[in-house]
Amino acid sequence: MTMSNGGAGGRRKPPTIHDVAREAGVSRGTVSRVLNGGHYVSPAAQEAVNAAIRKTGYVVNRHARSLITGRSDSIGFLLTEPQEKLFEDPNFNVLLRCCTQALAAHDIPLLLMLAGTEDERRRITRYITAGHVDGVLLVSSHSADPVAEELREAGVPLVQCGKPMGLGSKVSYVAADDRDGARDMVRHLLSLGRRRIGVVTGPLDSPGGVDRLAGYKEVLTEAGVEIDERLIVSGDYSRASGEAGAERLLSQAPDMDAVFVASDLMAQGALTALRRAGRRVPEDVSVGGFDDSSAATESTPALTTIRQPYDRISNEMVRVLLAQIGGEDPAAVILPTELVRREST
Amino acid sequence: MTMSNGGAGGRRKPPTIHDVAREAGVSRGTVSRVLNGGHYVSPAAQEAVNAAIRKTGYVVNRHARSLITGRSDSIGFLLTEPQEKLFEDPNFNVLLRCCTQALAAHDIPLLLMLAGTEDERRRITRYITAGHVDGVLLVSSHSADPVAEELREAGVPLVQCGKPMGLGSKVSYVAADDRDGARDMVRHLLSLGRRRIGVVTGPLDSPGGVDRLAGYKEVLTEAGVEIDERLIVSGDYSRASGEAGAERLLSQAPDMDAVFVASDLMAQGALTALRRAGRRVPEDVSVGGFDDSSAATESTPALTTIRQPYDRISNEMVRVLLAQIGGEDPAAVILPTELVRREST
DNA sequence: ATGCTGTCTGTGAGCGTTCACAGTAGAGAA
DNA sequence: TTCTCTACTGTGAACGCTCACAGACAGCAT
Repeated sequence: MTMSNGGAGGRRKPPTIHDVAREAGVSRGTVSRVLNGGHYVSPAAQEAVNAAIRKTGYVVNRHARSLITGRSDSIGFLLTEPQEKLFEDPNFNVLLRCCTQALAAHDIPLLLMLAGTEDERRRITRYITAGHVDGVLLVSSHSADPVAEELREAGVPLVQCGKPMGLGSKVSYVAADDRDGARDMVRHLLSLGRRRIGVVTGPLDSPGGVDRLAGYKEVLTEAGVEIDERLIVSGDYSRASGEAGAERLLSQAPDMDAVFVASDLMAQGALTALRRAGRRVPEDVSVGGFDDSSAATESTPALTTIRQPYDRISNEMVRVLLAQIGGEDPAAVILPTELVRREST
Repeated sequence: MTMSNGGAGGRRKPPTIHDVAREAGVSRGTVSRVLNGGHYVSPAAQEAVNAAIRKTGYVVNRHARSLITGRSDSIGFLLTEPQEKLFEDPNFNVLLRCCTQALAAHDIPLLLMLAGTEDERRRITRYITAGHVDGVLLVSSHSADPVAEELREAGVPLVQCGKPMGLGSKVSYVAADDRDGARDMVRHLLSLGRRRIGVVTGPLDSPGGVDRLAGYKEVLTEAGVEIDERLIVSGDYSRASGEAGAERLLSQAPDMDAVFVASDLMAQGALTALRRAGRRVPEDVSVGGFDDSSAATESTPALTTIRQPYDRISNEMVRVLLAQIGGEDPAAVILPTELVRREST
């Protein structure tokens, strides 16, 4: 009994608010009011309009709406990483999925934007500042991203994933508690009786990398374990850098009995290096990761790691962004992490 | 009330076509003509308009344009897989990245749509048929997807990734040559002297799964090797099903000396099962994968596999979709694969 | 002169919505 | 009665663009 939306082939012209109004016996204005919250509309009209919408199969024309409201009712998901990252890092994928779903709950479409090259970056910045999206979810492990600054100056609502460098107060961000997560992991390694604990850090020009290292040092100091610079090397979150990092640690400090690797992907690389060096995990060396990405369960042995709550992070990012679009001030949200014990420790 | 334009920064009202026209000393119509290809515009006007555009920083308002053209100049990337797939399968990520870039080259934004649940599916179908995107790139390993059929009936331009089941002539698709790829791999295994070659197939309700199995059988028959049903088990492209499949093969045919696994992800699982069973790869059992996804290089040993040219696939999908939006008939494109030799054979 | 091309340009209309405003009806107060 | 207040409804603008159309002007033939 519902509308049979035309036969095969050819797209029929969709019904407008006018058709709905005629069908319901009311004016355009009333239909519009029903569509936008239904305040100051009589129950009878409300009912008639809803029935007419169902009958005609009406769906609002977002372009017409946007033209007058100035909003686009869509938001951009911007990745400023070089593109290989997207391939390699499972975290991005989870984040993307969760953000898409969080936005879908608000009926807001997500536009995927990849700014790998300088050209793309310009094109996208231009697109965004032209007002084609209402706000931007920004993912970039390079902190102090020039794009962030540029968008902020243009007055574009923006939420960053992960703590940004420098003038943090003016830009919104959502991040996991890196320092606390690192503390948990190192405490866990200590509790296993390990004392020669190495670390492969993240990039030290990013707050995330710095904080995880800080947590590591803090706990060791508290426990009265001497901090040995030969046990500290830095990576860039990539698998390859984890492998190289572990190799370096093994040569600098052959007596290492545990290693905290600041991302699961790097930890996978570290496992490879350790295996090649003939160290058994976890018997000879305990390995702790960070993220709880799919890499953690895929590797053998499965990684003990620090879980970043990506679902909550995504939801918060969307919540903060929408609030900011609604006129609220930028906000920072830090979410707790959780130790997940598996086979590698 | 909330007219105060978002707290701090403040977004300036962007210039319109009118401003450009005034600046250039021409009419709106002329500016519009320059914007849309520049036919029937004098070189002098052309120049003046372009200068005015640069000077004012004008960017076209897509909503206003869409309102009148009826096009949205955006396309949807629709994933109808259950969501875990997105996590696990690196192919999706590559495809998504490549499609985004291919569209960016045409200055067309990509809307990411995830239809995991029935509710989401309905919401998205409604959104699409309302004309909010001009066309859809569909990824679904379940062939005969009801969404595809629904969109096709609504007259929405659609290109599927991978060969669809059944009424294939009316829907566009782009796929790698599954059968030929499988043939190459099995020939390769035969050339290594293997004769007891097992296979873990993809889902056999999908053409991709069927074709890869067909290629396997074809080459064995040609080579005069008897086809043994105990050497054939089926999976669903997931890592877990690869592991289970390899286990089943080992118990049904312990003399197996090679296995063709219809996806790299499953091959990873198979490697795990083989290692657990004490078989050395490639010494005891050669393992061949399919896809050349990141899983192939990440596993140890690195997988010999059949490369699917995802960059070309993406480009073709976009090309065919845009052609279809432009009024051309649906088209099917099959692209050649390539054998990539690594450590597992 | 007149007509006919072809190239180029300006103008009004209108796409489908929302928004501001004006208007109506009924209830209650003076 | 009359006035005010509240709840609701209808109407004419816009929003920024493209499209169809008409007009202008040059070149070249009649």
